Amino acid sequence: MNVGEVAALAGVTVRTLHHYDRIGLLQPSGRTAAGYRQYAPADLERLHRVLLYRELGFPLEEVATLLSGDADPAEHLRRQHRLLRDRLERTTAMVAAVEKEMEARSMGISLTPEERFEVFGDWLPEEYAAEAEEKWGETEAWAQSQQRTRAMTKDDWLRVKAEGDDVEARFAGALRSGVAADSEQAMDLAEEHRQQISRNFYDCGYEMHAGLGRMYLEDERFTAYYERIAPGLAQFVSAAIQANAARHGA
Amino acid sequence: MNVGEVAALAGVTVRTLHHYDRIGLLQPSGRTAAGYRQYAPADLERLHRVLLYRELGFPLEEVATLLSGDADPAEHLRRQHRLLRDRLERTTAMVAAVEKEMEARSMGISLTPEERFEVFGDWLPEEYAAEAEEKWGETEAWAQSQQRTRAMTKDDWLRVKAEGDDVEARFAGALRSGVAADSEQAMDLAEEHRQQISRNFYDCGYEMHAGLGRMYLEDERFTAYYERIAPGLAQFVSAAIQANAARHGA
DNA sequence: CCTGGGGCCTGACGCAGCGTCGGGGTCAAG
DNA sequence: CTTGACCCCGACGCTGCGTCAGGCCCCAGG
Repeated sequence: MNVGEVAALAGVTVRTLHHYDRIGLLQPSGRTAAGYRQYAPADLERLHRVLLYRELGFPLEEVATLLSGDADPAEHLRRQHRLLRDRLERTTAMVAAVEKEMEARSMGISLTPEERFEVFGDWLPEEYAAEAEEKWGETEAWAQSQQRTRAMTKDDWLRVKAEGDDVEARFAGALRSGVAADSEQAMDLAEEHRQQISRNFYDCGYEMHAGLGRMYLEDERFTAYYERIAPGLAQFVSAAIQANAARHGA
Repeated sequence: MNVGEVAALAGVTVRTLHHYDRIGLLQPSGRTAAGYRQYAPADLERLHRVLLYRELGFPLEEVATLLSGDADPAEHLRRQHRLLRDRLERTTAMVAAVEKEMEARSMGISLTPEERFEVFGDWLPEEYAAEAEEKWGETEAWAQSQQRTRAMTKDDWLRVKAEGDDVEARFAGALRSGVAADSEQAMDLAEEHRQQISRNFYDCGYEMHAGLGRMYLEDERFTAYYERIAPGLAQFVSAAIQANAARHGA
């Protein structure tokens, strides 16, 4: 098949296919003598995946890496299925939010800004969610986390968030008061942190917790998160987690 | 509230707010003496709408016109609700498509490219759908059309599409054979076209049909659609529709 | 009082993902 | 052999921000 046909079939423009060719995302497996692009069935299959991932909001570069992985087709289908269901959920939540506001209006109540932005705020932007999905999607922990948070009501969620804030605040307090990161007090906080995660999200053993702690320093977004609470907090929390893991023999 | 707070609340960056200010999409209702942006509650409300429409895929410029309309808040909520439900449907369809493919795989069957791209192909790009929504969303005809197409199975849809293709092909044939646009034959085709619409989408009277015919010439996308089938077809169909409407006294 | 670090300001440039010409070959039907 | 549809490639344009850079503002702590 040549570009025009493929474009019509897939519902994209010829220019788009040219673009995908140029950036190497989808190169036709052949060319005619005259230089016409020739797309084979396998190319169509790839295009199909590209379009699905694109629709889900992945930047093209990531789509490329997603496809470059040696993953088999079934693997892609499973992933796409997960991502689509996440999106479904998210959209459902937005519908619910709008309905809530409609109801509030009809009853003459008006929501606070916080309530209104709820659905935007406490939601990881789709890209980040996708990245997390990509990184952890296959793990047991992720599945557990998805399942549990799905079941949470808003109140649950607020409670969980409050719990988290509390421990973070106490970590910050410890840091400020000059306690060492490998002190008993700090380690106890780390332990509490670990148990919180286990209770609210997924079974988090010492080793896993230690890995998480490392990530707090390696992923600058986590670092930034803690640094905003108090300077040096990322280091402190991470160190406390390592110490706690060590004392429990991990 | 100042930018940083608003940004944190709404889950966007400060830069985004600057941008919206610059392009006039969302200008803070005040500034401090030092030039700091000050956002009032009403600004937050507007931002909320902006973000929802943006999420739904509208370009910012259209978001601006959507918001510039004197429409009351309830009106926005209804519209957002409709758009979100459309998206929900679309996502559901995609989930179904992926599930279908998973099943096919597990049974060792493989789908044709057409089947695979179905969900992309016969779907008006979200932007266009949104535009149509914008233009016709309040009309009875649109509501009917939405309702009926929603209820259609895939086979229904293919049948409807085949019907349409058939009439179009016969229009093209008539044009090719030199029949006049106001001839009986052409008018009969137009009548068939009208009845098809009435049967499959919405009650389409002569006047409405005439309006539709005019749009075939005014909206270049419709023009392009017919011109692709046969050069001059847009004119021909439009004229035949006018003639048919006239003979029925519209 | 003054000083430092965070937040705010305004340009200005960069980048993804195409849309949209423009100039020029190619292919099949008549 | 022509004509109209289709293909090629290159280049510029546009949206919606991200990301510095240079400089002012604000207030808490010394």
